[in-house]
Amino acid sequence: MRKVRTFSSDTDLVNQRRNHIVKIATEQIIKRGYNNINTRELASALGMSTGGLYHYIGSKEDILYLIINFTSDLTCQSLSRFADEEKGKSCEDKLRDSIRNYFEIVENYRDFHNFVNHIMLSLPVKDRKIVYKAESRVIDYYEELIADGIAEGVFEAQDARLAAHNIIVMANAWANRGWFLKKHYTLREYTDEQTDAILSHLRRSPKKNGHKQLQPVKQKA
Amino acid sequence: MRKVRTFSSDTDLVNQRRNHIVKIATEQIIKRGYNNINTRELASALGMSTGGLYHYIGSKEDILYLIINFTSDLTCQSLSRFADEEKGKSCEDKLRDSIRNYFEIVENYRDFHNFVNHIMLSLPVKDRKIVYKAESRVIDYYEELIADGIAEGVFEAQDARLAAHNIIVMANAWANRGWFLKKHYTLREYTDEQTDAILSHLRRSPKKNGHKQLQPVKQKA
DNA sequence: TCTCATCGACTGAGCGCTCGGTCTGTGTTA
DNA sequence: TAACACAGACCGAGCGCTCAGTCGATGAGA
Repeated sequence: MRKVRTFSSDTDLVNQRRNHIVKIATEQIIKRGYNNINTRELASALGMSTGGLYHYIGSKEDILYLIINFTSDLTCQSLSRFADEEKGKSCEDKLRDSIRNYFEIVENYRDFHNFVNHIMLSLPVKDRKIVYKAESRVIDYYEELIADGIAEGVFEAQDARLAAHNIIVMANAWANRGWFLKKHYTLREYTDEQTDAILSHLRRSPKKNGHKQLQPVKQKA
Repeated sequence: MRKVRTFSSDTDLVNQRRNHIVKIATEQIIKRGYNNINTRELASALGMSTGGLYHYIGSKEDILYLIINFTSDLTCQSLSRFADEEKGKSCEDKLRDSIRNYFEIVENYRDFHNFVNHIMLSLPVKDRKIVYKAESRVIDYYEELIADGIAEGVFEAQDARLAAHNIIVMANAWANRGWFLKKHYTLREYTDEQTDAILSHLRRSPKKNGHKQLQPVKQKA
């Protein structure tokens, strides 16, 4: 991960300042775009001068990396939290609860999720892997959970990876497509509807019966 | 829609040049980012000088609008094509075929879809509405199709809007998340799997039965 | 000859970042 | 105790560079 320069040797102060930079810069960048806000404006939004800002970072671009690091940490915390809360629950309840948790995290940290999705093209390709890696861990978590459900006979046999990926996509849609979704749904409504969609597919996948038998399946219902 | 300046009165030539600009600029901007490529590099990629480029556009930003316009036109053509092909088909077949068609369009014009999704934050808010509007039309199309299926009793009663929106989200995921999806799936596989997921939910939505009755439903299956 | 398409050197505005300077707090010495 | 030196946090004007866009020159075609 990229090393960000600071002139301060006070680690606590550096962390404190940088957390503040991450928070405010994310808001501003999401609102206006990374390239539509200059360092003077950023510094002003932070309540500092540019010199003060450069006491803690080495370049404007460093801010992007601070934010990405913060978001990756969030992802790790999410996974730890899911693992802590899943003990003693059925596969389906685990899945339902962790979907709700993840959607809430996406809502609470919407700016960071939006940020990462949109800033990706500004990064060198090798640095995009940091982001990919963090997100792949979430996909892996859900894939394993779904695969366990399939092994236990709770879910129908199907492509667990794609089902897991769809959960991430739906969560990101909430963060990215507020222009449409928030006109029509609350987070709770959206979460419930999407959880239902995911579970209805997991419980009874028509793929098992092949496409040509779709009509017979319907008659048996 | 934004008026783009040209010094030429030869409409055919302007269109020809601009289509070329749209095509090449989209590739370059997607590959490198709008703000990471300057007008000289763009002109060079186009096989022109900057002066030649500015004969057909008024500003670098105009290129964004040309591309957005092109993408909106694509969307209109997609909808016309769906409408032409749906005559005499059942709701389910219409839905299945139009999903496949839309996914193929997203694949064929992946650069434009990526472009619009990522460039949104560079636009003034009022101009984002152009993009929102084009995409809302696709959502409306699917919502109406699903609502017809519900009215005919082919699909279970549910939120047609969200189901329609999910189709768009899944198609965009193919365009935007190739880093993950293309490692595991061909377009055909992805289309079939997602169509199954969508249809399994439409045919049998557990929401109608409420969450508390999930187990009894399963036993009846 | 005139018109139009194209070129590329040039312009000036704006950018990220630096660096000389100020201010404040702390420690040392007389 | 007071004065001074020092370190570190912070400031903001200015620098060098890059950028988008211009404009006079040139060549081609009618």
